[in-house]
Amino acid sequence: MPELPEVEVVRRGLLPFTAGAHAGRLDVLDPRSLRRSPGGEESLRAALDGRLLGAPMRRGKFLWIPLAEAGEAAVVVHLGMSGQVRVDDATRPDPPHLRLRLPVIAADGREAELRFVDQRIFGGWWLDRLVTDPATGERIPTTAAHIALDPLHRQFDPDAVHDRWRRSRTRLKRALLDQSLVSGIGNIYADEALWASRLHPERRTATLSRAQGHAVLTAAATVMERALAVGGTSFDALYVNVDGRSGYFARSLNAYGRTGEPCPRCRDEGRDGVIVREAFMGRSSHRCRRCQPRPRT
DNA sequence: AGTTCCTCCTGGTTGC
DNA sequence: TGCAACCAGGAGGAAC
Repeated sequence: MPELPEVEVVRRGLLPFTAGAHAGRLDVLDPRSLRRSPGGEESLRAALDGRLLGAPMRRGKFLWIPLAEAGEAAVVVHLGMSGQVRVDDATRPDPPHLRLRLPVIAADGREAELRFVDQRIFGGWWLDRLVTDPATGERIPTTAAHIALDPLHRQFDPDAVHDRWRRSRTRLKRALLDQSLVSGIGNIYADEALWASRLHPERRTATLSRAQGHAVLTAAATVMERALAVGGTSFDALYVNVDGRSGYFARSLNAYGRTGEPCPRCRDEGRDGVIVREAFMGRSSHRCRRCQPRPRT
C-alpha cells in the first residue's frame, strides 16, 4: 500500500521523465481514474497535450506534476490503495489494470509512456490549481492544501503536532492516520511507529508526554526513511516503482502483518511477547501484547 | 466544531 | 466444487 516512502520512490523515478519533458495526448482507458478531475477527460487532455512539464513534487502521499508554462496549474497523481506509475517503452504490451497512458518526450529526448496502473481505482489523476501555502511559502495544489507537513519535510515541527494532540480527544493511531495533523503515514507505518515507541494504538493523544509525542513521530520518520532507502514496502505486485520493481522493506517490518509471530524486541530481550492483530476503526492494527499494553481507561 | 462512519473499488481468500 | 461473503485500505464527505 503506497504511503510516503512508496510515493517518494515514484516521485524520484518520474523526475527524469517529467522535468523539462513534453507531454503528448493523454489516453484514458478507464474514466473512473479521472473521477476527481474537474471537467473530466477533455479538460485534462487539453491541459496536458504538448505542455512542458516540471519536476514532480510531493507532500505526504500527494504527488503532483506542475505544468511549467502555466505556473498556476498541476496534475495531481494520487496512488490510493493500489496505484502505480510505470515508465515504459510504448512498444511494450499494456499491463493489467492499465487506466491512463501519457506519452512524454523527456528533456534528453528519450520517448516513453507514463502508465497509470490501478487495480482498485482508489487512486487517480486530476487537474488542479496551485496556491501558495502560507506556512511554508511553497506552491501546492488546492486539493492538498489541507494536508499537514510530513515527518520528512524540512520544516516539520513535532512540537506543533504534539500541541494539537494535547488539545484533541482522539486516539493515537487515528491521529497518526489523520493527514491534516501529520501526513504521509498509512496503516503500515503507523503500526511500525507505534511498535517502535511502545505505545498502544488506542492511547488518548491528550495523555501523551512531550517525550512520547516526539518518540512516536521520530519513529515514524525513521522507519519511513529506512523504507525509502530500500525502495519502499511491497507485499505483492500491488506496489512497485516506475520500473515495475518491488521494494524490500516488507522483510524489515516488526509488527505489521506479523500476527502470531514473536515480538522481535521481546525475543531479543528474553521475553515472550507476541504480535496480535485487532480491528480498530475498520482497519487492522498490529501490536505486541506485551510491550504495547492497553492503556488504563 | 470535532469526531466517527460510510463509500468508493477489485481480486484473492475463506466459509458453507 | 461452486458460489457468496469477506477482507485489504486512502481519503472525502455525510452523519452524529
